[in-house]
Amino acid sequence: MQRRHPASRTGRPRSAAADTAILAATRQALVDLGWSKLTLSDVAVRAGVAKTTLYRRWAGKNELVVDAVAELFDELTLPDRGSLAADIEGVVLQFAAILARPEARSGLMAVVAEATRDEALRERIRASIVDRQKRLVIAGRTRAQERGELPPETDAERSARAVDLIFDMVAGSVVHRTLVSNQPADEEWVHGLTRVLLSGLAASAR
Amino acid sequence: MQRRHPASRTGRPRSAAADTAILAATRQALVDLGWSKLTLSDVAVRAGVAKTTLYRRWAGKNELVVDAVAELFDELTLPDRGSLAADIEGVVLQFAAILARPEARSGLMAVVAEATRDEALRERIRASIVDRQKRLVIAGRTRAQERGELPPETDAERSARAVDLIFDMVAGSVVHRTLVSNQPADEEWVHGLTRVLLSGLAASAR
DNA sequence: GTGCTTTCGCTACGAGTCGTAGCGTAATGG
DNA sequence: CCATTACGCTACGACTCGTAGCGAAAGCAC
Repeated sequence: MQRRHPASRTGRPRSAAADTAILAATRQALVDLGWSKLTLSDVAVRAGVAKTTLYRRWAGKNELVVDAVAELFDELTLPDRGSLAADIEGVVLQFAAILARPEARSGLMAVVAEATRDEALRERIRASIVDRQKRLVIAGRTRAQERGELPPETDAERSARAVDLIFDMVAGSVVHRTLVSNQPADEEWVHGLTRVLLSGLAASAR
Repeated sequence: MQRRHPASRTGRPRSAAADTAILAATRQALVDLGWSKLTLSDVAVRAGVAKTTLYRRWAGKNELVVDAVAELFDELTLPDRGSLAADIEGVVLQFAAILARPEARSGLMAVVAEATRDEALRERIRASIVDRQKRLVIAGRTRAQERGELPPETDAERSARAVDLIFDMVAGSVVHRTLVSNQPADEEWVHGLTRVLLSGLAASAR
């Protein structure tokens, strides 16, 4: 994740257990304290490691929280529910469930906010979270094309733009609903979202 | 905004010029320092007031930044471009222009992040920013109904849900595009968004 | 004008956090 | 057994926080 010596063969190896303990402790600290009151000293105590160990592995609070939050989104999968609409609803509901957890809510937004002034952090977020989950959109489109629900893609660039738009619309709507409007992304709401999105995409494709 | 004595007629009045200077200094500090490195001492120096004056008027960093950012969104207007699609594109482009400014980017997201652990702050954001701009969606719908582009609303509750959904989709998509995906919400992208949104809403209304 | 009230600028303070340096110890590989 | 790297621990100066206390300034009522 942030290996400084990719091929350091000698010396005492870094404890892998410490990594997982630190990331878990970071998430728990986000729940208990929130972003602004989270201190690396506190995380170190929770994880049962020395504070200096944290600074040896991560450059600072931003990088640590990105890694801690990124793990949360790895549990997303694309269920096969038989139709494109049902598949999308399934993914969106999973996404909403993750965003309902406090460690994701405060952590994700805070890191995005910091990233506005930190190009390296932006890149880290894009690589660790955004691009990693865009796979779901691509897989969903491919499956829908196999089913005949969507026409096969002709123009690669045009297709990439569509994937980006869908991703921003889905993720953005859910995030805004849960974090800004502060209302639950429940089944009814998700159903309305997917209906508008799908009929809009179908109509717009013509 | 945060009047403690709504009818205090006696004594020295608070300087209104200080308010505007402080909020402007806060936005500039967001540009120069970002959220996490912004200190109230620094804002006080920039605004040319004493640090204690800041603490007399705002409870803390969160509340101050909410007020400073909320002012940014007051410049949004609903242009009359002749059609619903064109009107929406106009508003979205304005919204994107605001989000392109660094003081809005880092400030807004950071405050949202903090709000996940602070009910009072959530309420303040909802009142100062979200509800205040939802007027644009309502006005746009009313105008479209007068034009005959949308059917007149029959069910009030159903209509409110539609407004909420539209607002989350528009604001969320633009925010996600600019802040998370980190790509410009330019005319081409906004055009694609409104096309999907409008045809989706039209199809979904039936 | 004379008071009364509230805000203002300034200074100082204890408490808490930051990130780093130094040192002895632990765990690997050659 | 030896070189090398990671680890836990302690201590440190620098910085920020939010508050308290003070005299001066700016209004209103009379």
